[in-house]
Formats: sequence, structure tokens, C-alpha cells
Amino acid sequence: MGRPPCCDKIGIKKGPWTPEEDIILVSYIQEHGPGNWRSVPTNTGLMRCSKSCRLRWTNYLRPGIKRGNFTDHEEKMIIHLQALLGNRWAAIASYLPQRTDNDIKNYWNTHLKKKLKKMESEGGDDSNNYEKGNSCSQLKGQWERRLQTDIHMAKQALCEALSLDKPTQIFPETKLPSTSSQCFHDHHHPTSPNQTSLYASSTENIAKLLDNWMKKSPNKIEKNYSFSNMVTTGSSSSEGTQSTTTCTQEHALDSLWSFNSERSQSVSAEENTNLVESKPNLETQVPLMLLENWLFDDAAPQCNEDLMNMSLEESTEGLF
DNA sequence: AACTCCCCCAACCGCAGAGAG
DNA sequence: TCTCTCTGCGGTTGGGGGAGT
Repeated sequence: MGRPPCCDKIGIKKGPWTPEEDIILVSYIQEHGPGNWRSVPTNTGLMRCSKSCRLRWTNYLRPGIKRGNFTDHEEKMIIHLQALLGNRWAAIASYLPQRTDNDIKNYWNTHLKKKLKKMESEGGDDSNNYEKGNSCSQLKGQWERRLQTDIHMAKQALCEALSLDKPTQIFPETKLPSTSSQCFHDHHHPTSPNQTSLYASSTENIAKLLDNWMKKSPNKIEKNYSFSNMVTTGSSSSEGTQSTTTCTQEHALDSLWSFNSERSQSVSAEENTNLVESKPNLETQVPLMLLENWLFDDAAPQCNEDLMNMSLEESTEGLF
């Protein structure tokens, strides 16, 4: 028997998060930054265990997360990376910065597995190619795969350490591991302007969430729910909303929208820069061979360049 | 309309690793 | 070196909702 689960404590809430809880969590992180999850439930009054808070943040609330609708390219990336790395979802997620490991894992289990099985049973070229790749990768063995990923991670860390002149490429739209709390912790001081924009975009996530939530269940939101904490802490440039203000849901959402529009003005330049710079990363198409070369090749810079510039389709056309 | 089945995905669980003391 | 705490990761679960009957 291992350690008892952290959520066995009496009074700890489980199950789906409510928008209220999300807002409390995001406002807290806006103020204090992610990390030190142990203290989050205590300091926020959330009846959740620290683990639950961390997961909610990393898998759902953190900025820069793209949800649903995996593109063909993302799909291919996942398939190839899975063949190469196995079920190392966190490592795979590091190649798809906008996706969480949980998302990728779910997508693999619910869609790609079936898809590949189907292709396999149809016995088409595609499945043959996948099989080839898969059996090839199996030969590498788990240990080797682990080693590859470790090398990759080490290289990333090294590159990152040596690239102090490129701070905007770090997060969120980068090729760094998606275990974002660590990224945040390592690279962003809680009060840094960059982080403010990141938090803002997580607020945007919540706004979307609330929007969807209201569409689904318009009766669930209590009329006098207060969004003020989020608004006041979320937008340093908002029009002085009092922290004790209680809003109707319409007001609250209005605040959110205005917050977002203000935010988009105040941070758009910076964010646009990030987006523009990150676009090649997001759309980076990593050929498997290059990936492998890069992992094993100490003369990485040139190869790395190639990784960034080449299209996945160039080297994997035959696979699909 | 009512019921059942199935799928999806958010969240949980348990283990492992890292780091502090 | 050992113990303890915290965090990260991967496997699994279960509730909600859509599809089918």
C-alpha cells in the first residue's frame, strides 16, 4: 500500500469544477503565480485537494490551451510521436504546446487507437506504413525511447538556458514541455508583465468556459454570484471595479468581455508578437527521421533548424 | 417520449522522482 | 543515507450527453 490519497480528507470536494471554483483558482494564481499547490486550497478556501487544483490549472485553465478539434497535422504528430516514444504523453505534449498531455492521451485512446486499428484491419497501405513505423520503433525498446526523450528534454533545457535573448519564445506557445506549472515557475516571475498577459489569457479561457456553461445550463448560475475578484485581479487596467462588488451574471460577463477587450488592447502587441513568433512552432512539422536524428545527433543546431523548417508531410507523405 | 447503449473527456488514483531537512 | 513532502506522470474511471431503438 502506498501513501493514502490526498483526497481522503473529510470535506474535500471531488468531481467537476464549477465556474466559481475556477474563478477563485485563477484569481489566486493571477496574484501568486502557479506553484506551491499545497497552499492553494488553504489560501483560497477551495474545498479541493492541491492535486486537484494543479490538475485543473494545467489541464484546463492555464493560458494557451487549445481544446478539441485536433488538426490533421496534430493527429499525425501524435501518431508518429507515440510510435517513437510510446505512451509518454507528457513528452509528446511537449511537441504540441497548446495541447495538454491529458488531452493527447484522451484523443489517442478515443480516436486514434480506433482509427489505426480500423486502418490496420482494412489492410491498406496506410496501416502497413504505420505498422512498419510501429514495429521499427518497437525495436528500439522502451529504455531507448526513454533515453531519447531524456536527451530531448536535456537539449531543450540547454537551449532554453542559452537562449536568454529570446524570452518571448519560452511560453506558452513553445516547444517546451507542457507541464506548464513548472514552466511558469521556472521562467516567469509572478509579477512580470509577460505573465500578466498569460494570466489574462487564462481568464479568457474561463470566459469561454462560462459562456459555454451558460449556454448549456443557464439556470445554474446564481444571480448574485460575484465575479469581482477575477475582474479586479484579472485586469489591472479595468475601470476600478470594487473587490466587494456583487454582479449579476450579465454584469459579470460584461465585465469579462470588457476585460478581454481591454486585455486584447493592452497585451495584443506583445501577444501578437508571441503568436507570430510561435506560429512556426505551432505549425512546426517534425519529420520522424529528423526527429530521431536530432535526438541522437550532437551536432543538433543544423538539424534543429531543419526540424523547425521542414514539413512533416515531406517525410511522411507515404504514411497517410 | 422513454429507455438503453455507447462515446467522450474531465477528473481521479496511485506510483515514481526530486528535493529538502 | 534515510525519511518525508511535494509535484509530475500515466492509467483508469465515471458522469454527462448524444445516438439509436
